[in-house]
Amino acid sequence: MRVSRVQAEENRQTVINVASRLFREHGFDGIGLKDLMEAAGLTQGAFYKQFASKEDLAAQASSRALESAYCRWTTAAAANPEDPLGPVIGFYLSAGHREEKTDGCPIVALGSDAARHGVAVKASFEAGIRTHLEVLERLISETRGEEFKSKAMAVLSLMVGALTLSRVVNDPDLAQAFLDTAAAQVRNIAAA
Amino acid sequence: MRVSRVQAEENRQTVINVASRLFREHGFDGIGLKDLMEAAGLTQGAFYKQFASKEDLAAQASSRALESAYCRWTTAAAANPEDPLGPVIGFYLSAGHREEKTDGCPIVALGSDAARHGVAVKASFEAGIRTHLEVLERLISETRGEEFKSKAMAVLSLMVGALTLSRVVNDPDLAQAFLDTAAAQVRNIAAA
DNA sequence: ATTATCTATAGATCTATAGATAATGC
DNA sequence: ATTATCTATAGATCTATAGATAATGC
Repeated sequence: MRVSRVQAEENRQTVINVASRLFREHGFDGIGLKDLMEAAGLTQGAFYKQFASKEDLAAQASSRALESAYCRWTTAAAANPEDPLGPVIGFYLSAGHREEKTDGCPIVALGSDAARHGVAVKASFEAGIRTHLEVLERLISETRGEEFKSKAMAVLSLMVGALTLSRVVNDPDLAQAFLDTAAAQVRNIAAA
Repeated sequence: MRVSRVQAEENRQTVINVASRLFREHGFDGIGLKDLMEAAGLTQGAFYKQFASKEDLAAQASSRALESAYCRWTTAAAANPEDPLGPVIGFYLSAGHREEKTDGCPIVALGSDAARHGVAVKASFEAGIRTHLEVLERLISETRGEEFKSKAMAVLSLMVGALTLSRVVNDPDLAQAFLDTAAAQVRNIAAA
């Protein structure tokens, strides 16, 4: 039954990866440890040798989700050196991303939940949000002075809010309009 | 044990009001029917004579929360006829609102949760979001043409996103910066 | 007679722990 | 000898239902 330390660490990483997706899909309270562990190919009993509590996993899974989101942003930005902001807007404010409940932006998928959780979860979100802001600051950095920092914050707020709103309405036209107007405004803010 | 029809309807309204606050505080999955009913001064057994399911209450409580939020927006806007947008920005993007976990904006408090729920909950959100947009369209309607509709959507996205982001970080300075930059950008968008 | 609310409970699920098992690591 | 994972379970909680109670409404 026992596995090697290397294998054990690998299992732990699998649990974090699985949780980073299933928490986004169902919410922190919407999925239990039994289902999380089984999705990682283990049984519930193994959980507490790997994590201190469900809250502990929530914090680690949040970090993982935000790292993965950051990676996606930088990859998108690199796709077009002429206009790096373009592909970021392109994927983030898309109908496809709106439907991505499992792998989409964790701030949108778990923002309301994270606001109710403790410092550890919020620390994961804060760190991930800071890296997102750094990416945006680079993409907007044509603006001189300190102003690009506030622009990055406004752009991130706008994108997160628009995707959230597009997900909580039934009307697909209204959902699309939120994404489209946000895309246009992001360009306005970046170019101002 | 039985109460009059008038009293029964009053009790039902109390449950909806209580749920609209406690769902925002704890999330749809974060509070049970027993606690909800007890907070309304009843016992759990009375629930299913009033509602078809917890999901049914979630939809009705969402409507109630969004109506109450709409009311707050219009009241704020009426406070300053010279600059109706001012007081709306003032309360929505404030540190006080950031800390209001029970009575604050339901889109921010329950947006992530609502995105995972069914058409009934989303219909409640959609209706409430449309009324919010109508308020904003009036406040921005100095702009002629159809453009004020997209501006209203961008402004709502920006405000919702900024409040969400300000709630999921630990650093109070970063939280405040999200609110402040959003306020400035809202004015830019409205004045453009 | 009807019915709003109550008490009680079914059956499922939740987080967390205890002790057994079997393989690793020294 | 240590320990990663397993099976099993404690104790609490969840949604939903059943049947009793007592007041309303006809």
